[in-house]
Amino acid sequence: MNVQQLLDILYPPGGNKHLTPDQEGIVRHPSGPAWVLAGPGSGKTEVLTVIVLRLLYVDNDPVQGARVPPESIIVTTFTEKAARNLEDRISQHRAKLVAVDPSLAEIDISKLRVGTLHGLCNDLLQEFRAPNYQNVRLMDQFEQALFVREHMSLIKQKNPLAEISFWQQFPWMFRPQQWKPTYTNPPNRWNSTHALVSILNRLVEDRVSVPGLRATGGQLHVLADLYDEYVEHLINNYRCDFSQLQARFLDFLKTPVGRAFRDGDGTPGNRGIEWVLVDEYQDTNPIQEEIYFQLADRAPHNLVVVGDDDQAMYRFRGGSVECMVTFDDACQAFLGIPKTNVSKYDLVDNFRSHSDIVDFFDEYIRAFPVMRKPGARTSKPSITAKKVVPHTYPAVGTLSAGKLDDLADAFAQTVRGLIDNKIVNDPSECCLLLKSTKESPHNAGKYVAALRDQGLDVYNPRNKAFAEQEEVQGLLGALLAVLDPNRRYAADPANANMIPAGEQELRDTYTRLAAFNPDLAAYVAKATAAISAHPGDPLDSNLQDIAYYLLSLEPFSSWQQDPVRRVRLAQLTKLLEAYSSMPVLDPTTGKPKEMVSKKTGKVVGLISRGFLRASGHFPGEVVGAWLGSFYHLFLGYVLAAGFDDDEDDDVIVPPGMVPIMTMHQAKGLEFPFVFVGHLGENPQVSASHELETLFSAYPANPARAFTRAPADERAEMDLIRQYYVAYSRAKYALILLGTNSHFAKKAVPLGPVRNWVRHLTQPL
DNA sequence: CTGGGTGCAGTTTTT
DNA sequence: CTGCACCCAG
Repeated sequence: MNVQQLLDILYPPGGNKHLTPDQEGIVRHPSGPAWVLAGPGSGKTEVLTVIVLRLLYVDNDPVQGARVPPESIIVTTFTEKAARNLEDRISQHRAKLVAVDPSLAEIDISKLRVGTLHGLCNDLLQEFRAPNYQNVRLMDQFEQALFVREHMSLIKQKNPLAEISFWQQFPWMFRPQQWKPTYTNPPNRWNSTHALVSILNRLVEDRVSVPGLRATGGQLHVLADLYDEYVEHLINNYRCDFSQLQARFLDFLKTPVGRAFRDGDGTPGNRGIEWVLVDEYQDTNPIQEEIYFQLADRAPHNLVVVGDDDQAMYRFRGGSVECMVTFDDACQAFLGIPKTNVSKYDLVDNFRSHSDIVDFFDEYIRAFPVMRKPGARTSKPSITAKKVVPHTYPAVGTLSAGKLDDLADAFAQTVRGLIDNKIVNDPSECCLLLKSTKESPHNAGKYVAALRDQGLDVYNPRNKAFAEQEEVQGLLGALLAVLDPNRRYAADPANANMIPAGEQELRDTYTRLAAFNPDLAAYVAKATAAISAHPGDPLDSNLQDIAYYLLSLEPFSSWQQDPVRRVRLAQLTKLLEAYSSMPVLDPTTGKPKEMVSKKTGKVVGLISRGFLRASGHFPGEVVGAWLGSFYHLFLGYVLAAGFDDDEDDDVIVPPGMVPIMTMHQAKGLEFPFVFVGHLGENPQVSASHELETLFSAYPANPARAFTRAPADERAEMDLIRQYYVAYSRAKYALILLGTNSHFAKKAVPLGPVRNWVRHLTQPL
C-alpha cells in the first residue's frame, strides 16, 4: 500500500472529508525531525493519527518502503483524555483499512505505545524492571504533600530562624497574606509544604543542575541539600512522584537495558524505537524535551512534534513554550542537525470557526507588542478561515453592563433568547468561559444565579466545593463519630491547634444523617463499643475498612447510584487510601516503624497511617497521637485544599445544561456559542515565573539554556495566550462579556478589540 | 464618562 | 496586603 492508496481508503474520493495539501504534506514527511505548528481547529490530531497509520501500513511508497512495527512507535499526548481520543481515532481508521484488506488485521496495534509521557515512563520502567522502580508507589499531588510534610527536615524540625532565612530567598512562593519575608515567624506548615513541593518538582521539570545550585552557596546550597534529602527519603520509602518518574526514566534510558530498548538489538523482532510522535508539544518542559530527544537519538531521528505555541498554558507545571519555539535549536543541540535542515510545517487552515472569529483571534494575538518580540512565537502565517457558514452575520460581539449583576442578567437573557428562538438546539451549545469557576461573587456566582433565574440548569463540575458537599461531610463526620466519639479529643483545649475549622460542621452533617438512618447510627454505636472493649489493643479494622463499611450503609449506599455523588465519594476514598498508605516514622530513628507479630516476634510489615489502635487512657477512642495527625494532616488538608470534582471521563457536557468552564478546561474543546467573561484581568507575575527566572541560571544542559523573556513579559504573554485559547473555542459566535469599566480600560483580554466588533445593545 | 474613596474578597491546572 | 467592583461627585 502506498500513501495515496491509504488516503483513498480513509477519505474516499468524492466524499466530504479529505486532507488539505498542507496536511497531506505532513503525512508524507519522509524521516528526520518534523516541527509541526498547528493553529486552533486545524485538524492536528487527525494528521497525527494518519501519520501513525502510514507508519503501520504503508510499505510501497517513495517516503516509506517498509512498514514500521507497532512496538517501534511511541505516541504521547498531554492528558489521559487526549490519549484515549487518539487511540479511538487510530482504531476507527484501522477498521476502514481492515475492511478493504483483511490481511492488515495481522498487525497488532495494541503494541503501539500510546499514552501520556508519564504513563509511558511508568509502564516502561515496570516492563523492564528498572532497578530504581521496583515495588515503588507512585504518589499523586496529595500524597506528595503529605510525604514532604512528614519527612522533610525543613518542615518537621522546628527551626524558625533557618526556615525564615531559607524562605527569604523565595518570598514569591507565598501570597502576601500568607507570609512575608519581614515576618519574625516562618510560613505555616501547609504553606511551606506546598512551596517546597513546587520547588522540588520544578527543579526536576526545569532540568536544573543541583551541583550548580550547591556551588552557588547560601540558601541555594541549602536547597541542593534539601533536594538530595528528598530523593533519599523517596528511595528509602519506595516512593516516586510524577516529576521524579521522568528523571528515573531518563536515567533508565542511559542504562544498558534502556539502550537496548531504544536501539534494539538488530534482530527483526527487536528494532528498538524508530518513531517518536508528540502531540501538544507547546506544553513540554525541559526534562520531557530531553526524554524525547534521547528516545530519538538514533539516526535518522524520527521525532515529530505537533503543537501550537500560541496555546501554551501550562507554565505552572513547568511547561516551557520555549521548547516548541526553539525546536530547531534543540535539534542542533541534541542531534547535531543544522537548524536550517529541520523540516517545518504550518497548519493554519481553521475548520472550526466563523471567519469573523478567526480574524478576531488572529488579530488579537498579533496586536500585542510583546508577542512580536523574538522568541515569543514561531513565525507562521495568519490563521485562515475555511469553515463554510450558511448565513452571513457578524459573529463577534460584546455585551456590556454597568455592573456585574446586570451583566450576568444580560448574559442569562441572551442564552434564554437563543434557546427560545431555536437558534441553538440545546443549552449545552452555549458555553461560558471564565478564569475561575468558583461560585463566589467575583467569579461564576452571579452568572450561575442569573442562569437559574432564567430557569436554566448549570453544569459547573469543578467549582471547588468538594468539602462542602453533603456526602463528603457525612462520610468524614461518620468517621469522626467512630474514631473520636463524643468529640472528647477535638473539644480538649490542649488539642485546639490540631483541629481544623469546619470539623464541627462535619459532625453536624453526620448527626443529621444518622437521625434518619438507623443502620448508620447502629454501626457507629457498635464500633464505639468494640473500641471501648479492648483499650490499648490494635483494632481489627483499619481506616479504610471502616470507610468501606460506612459506604455500604444508607444513605451512602444509595448515593453510590447517583453519578455526581458517586464520583465525589470515590475521590474521598482515594484520599483516605493515600493517607492510610503513608508510612509512620519512628521518632528516634527517622525510619518507617515496623509492625512486629506478637506470636512470632518477626517483622510483618511497615506501620502505616491507616493502622488503628484503641486508646488506653480514653476508652472508645483511637490513640491520641493518631487522632492528632488525622485531624491536622488529613482533615486540615481536605477542608482547606478545595479539591475539584473529578470530571466524568466520557461526558464532556451533559445535554440540557449550560456549561461553565475555566479557559484551561476548555482547551481542545469547541462550542457553537462561546461567552467569555473576566475581561478586566491584568497579568501577574507568579511563583512559576520567578522560579523559572531563578533556575534558568543553572541549566543541567548548558547547550539548552533558554534565554527567558523578563518575568513580567512572560506573565503578559501567558495571559494573552489564555484568552487566545478561549476566543478560538467558538464555532458560530463569540460574545465578550464585560462591564463598562472593563471596556474603558482595555485590559489584556480586550487590548485590541476592533471597531468592527458588534456591540449587542440587547439580548439576542 | 472619569476619578477618587470605600469595602470586600481572595488563580488557573496536570501527571 | 492588593486590587477589583461599586458608588458618587464633578
